Formats: sequence, structure tokens, C-alpha cells
Amino acid sequence: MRGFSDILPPASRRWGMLEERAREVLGGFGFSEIRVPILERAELFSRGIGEETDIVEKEMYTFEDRSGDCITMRPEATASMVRAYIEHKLYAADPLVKLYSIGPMFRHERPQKGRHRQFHQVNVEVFGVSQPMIDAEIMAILMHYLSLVGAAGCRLQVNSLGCPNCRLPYKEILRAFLKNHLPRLCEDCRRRMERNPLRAFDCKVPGCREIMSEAPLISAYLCAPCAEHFAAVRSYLETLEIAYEVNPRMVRGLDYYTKTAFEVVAGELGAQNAVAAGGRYDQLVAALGGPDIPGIGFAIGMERLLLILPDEPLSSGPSLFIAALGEGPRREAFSLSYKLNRAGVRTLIDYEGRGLKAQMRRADKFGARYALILGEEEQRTGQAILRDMKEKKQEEIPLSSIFEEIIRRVKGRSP
RNA sequence: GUGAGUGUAGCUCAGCGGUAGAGCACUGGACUGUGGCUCCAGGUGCCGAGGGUUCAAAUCCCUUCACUCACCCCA
Repeated sequence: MRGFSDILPPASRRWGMLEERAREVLGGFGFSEIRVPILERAELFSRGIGEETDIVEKEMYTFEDRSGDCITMRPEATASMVRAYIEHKLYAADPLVKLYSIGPMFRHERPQKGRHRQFHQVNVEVFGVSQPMIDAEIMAILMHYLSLVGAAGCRLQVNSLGCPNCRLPYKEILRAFLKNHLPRLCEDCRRRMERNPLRAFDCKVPGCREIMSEAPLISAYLCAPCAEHFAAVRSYLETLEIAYEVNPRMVRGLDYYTKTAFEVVAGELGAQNAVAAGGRYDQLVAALGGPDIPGIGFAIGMERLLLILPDEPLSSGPSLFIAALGEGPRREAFSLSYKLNRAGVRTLIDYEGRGLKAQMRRADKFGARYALILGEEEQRTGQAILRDMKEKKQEEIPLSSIFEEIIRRVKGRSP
């Protein structure tokens, strides 16, 4: 199906590693994993993300289930996590809750580089803290994770989108500005002017860019609390020595963001250059029927992260290949390899009864560090040959204690 | 939703009206029981699918599907 893909080995191994690292890092910072369903009632997203957004208007997989309920395959995870936070009254013991979740999202878009219909995110949310310290902290955690997994060339951009008190008046000012330049705006920006004038900032049409370079910026219109909050976030970032740039033209796609918004961009990603993005959503919990509790979070796009990771081969060859000749030895190899694998020595055998040369070739092809040769001759003499494929040296080891000898020599030695 | 490009062997691709090819990979042999190098041999294809034009279509035309990139939008 278009936009849906299989994740095959060896790539699946990288996925596993990225998820494992995320769990380690987030666990270390006191986050707990939450697993939420992939299906939710459709209205959760229209209320959370915003009725007028493209995601809700034309990108959601929404259908009626057999009982006639209107169901959506989640296009993002924050709404679900907020729903769970409210539904289970996770704020009851203490409003401060740190959660993360890993899984697939679904949007019916035309696929391109870094964009799929099923894509995967690591989502991180902190509920119950309105202080700017947490804003800086989660950005720091994000940057730490990205550098830990080896993502190079990432730039953190931050902005403040204000709160309803300052954003609404600013939107009108921006709208008025756009109206003044209406004749020179592209068709898309004219539409944006009505719906969401902020979006005009990321228009790619040169004429519009020129106009927007002179457009009023929200930073000049932030209310005192928002301006103060933003200044504090920046100063805390500096305390943690996190490199960032203020991007006053950065806009978020989802309606629920307030105050802090941030994005990690990387070149070489093509048109979709955001690897991770997030921001504060102080009204969302209340808007979805919960108490008045602030929140902040981000999502990392795993497909995009994979795109900017260096693709080291990550060889995962076995430690040992047993080359066996003849019925008796083959049975012996079969049993021995099972026991060795069980004991943590990655062992491979040949199932097809090939000749010795062919088996050695396979041992080499799979990148085995050692080869054990087990044939009729070895059965007679009671000595098997253990060959170090890398050093090209081999020695005889007694069949009577073969398991222990191999464990002793091979275990822990990587190919 | 819009636009452009590409679909031929497991992979990368050539062929662009006249019997489907190369390199790599794979399997075997040269080397009766010791891998990488070399040489030789072997198998492989609904030429993305459906329809049309033609004596003849992988090749030309139409439709459709998939992939890629860009717009829109977003992680």
C-alpha cells in the first residue's frame, strides 16, 4: 500500500537500537513509558489538533466501525496521551507526570522523502509544569538523545508563539499586513491569510518570502508573561550549554501550541527538514476536558532520524560456524549449535549437507569469527579443528570437552 | 489533492518495433576435507498490471497501480 512500508533486516536492527536508546535516555531522566491505542474517537483529534488544520480536514484515516462509532487512526500522539492523562486522573497524586510513547502515526498524505502515510515517532510529554526550566530541560534531553544516536548536523530552533492574549491580536496585525500586500501574494498565501496567517512565513514562493521578510514578528507583540517566559527559556538553555537559534518565523502546524515552540532541523533531509519538533500546550488538557494543567512535549520522527544517521553496516556475524561432514557429525553439530546458542554463543550450521569447501565459504560469507570442523576423521581421532577465520590459525580441541572448550575460547569474542 | 520522473533477473541497470541482456549476487567446479583472489559452468524473468495500434510491442498509444522527488502540509 502506498506510503506504508515493511522494515526489513538489517534496517530493523537500527530501529530497535534507536528505540532502546530512547528508553534508556528517557528512563534516566525520570520518564515512564505509556502505551496508548492507535485508534481513538475522531473528535479527540478535531478538538485537540484543531478543526481547521489540514491534518484534521483532509489527512486523517477516519471511518465508522461496526457499531457506527467514528474512529480515527491517530495522526499524532499528544492528544491520546493527554486523553489518557485525564481519563486515568494521572494528575491526582501529583500533577507532574513525565511520559513517553513510541509507535506509529497515520496521515493520508502523498508520500515523499521523509514523509510516509504510516510513520513512527518517539513522543515525550511533561504535564504539570508551567515554569520555563522544563522547556529548556526537554530540549536538552532531545539534543542529548540526538547526539547520542549519532545524528549529525542538527540545529535547534526556538520561538515563542505567545498565548491567546497576545497571539490573537498579533494575528490580526499580520492579517492586516498581508491584506496590504494582497496583489503580490501567491494563491496559497491568500488562503493562509484567512485561515492561519502565520503559515505565510513558511511559503516558498520568492515573492512571498520577500514580503514576509518585512512582516511584523510575533516577538514584538508578546505579552509580558510570554516575553518573560521566552527569555527565561533561552537563559536556561544557555545554562545547560545547549546551542540554539531563535527563529522568529517558525510556526507550528497544530493549533494547541502556546508560548515555546521548537524544531530540530537538519539539511540533507530534503523538503521535510524537521527531525523533531514540539512545544508547550498550556490549554490543551483543559480543552480536552481535564483540569487546568499545562503541558509541553515533542515528537521525534524516526524515519527522518534514520535518514540523517550515518549508515554504518553494523555487522552482526555469528561467532562460530560449524562445518560438519557426514551423518554422525552433522547430527553432533546440530545439537552442539543449539546448546551453544542457548549459552550465548551465536552459532550457525549448514543445513544442506554441503561439502567442506562450500561450508567454509559460507562461514566466511556470514562473517563468522571461528569455524569448527567436525568430520569423520575428527570422530576417529577424537579431536575437532577450531579455526580462527581472522587470524587464519587453527588448533585441535578434544571432542570429549568440546562444549566447554568452545565456550572458553569463543564466548565474548566478536567477529 | 496538484505536478514531474521512473517501473526489465535477488540488486544496479542496458536494450526503445524483429528470438530478453550485462555486471554484481547466488549455486557448483577447477582445488577427493579448509574461506576471501582468479578462472569456468549453471539457474533465474507474466520486461509493474490491463487494454489498444501493428504481420510483429519490453519498445508506440491509452488506462491503472507502485516507487521517487517537489508543491500543499508536517515528525
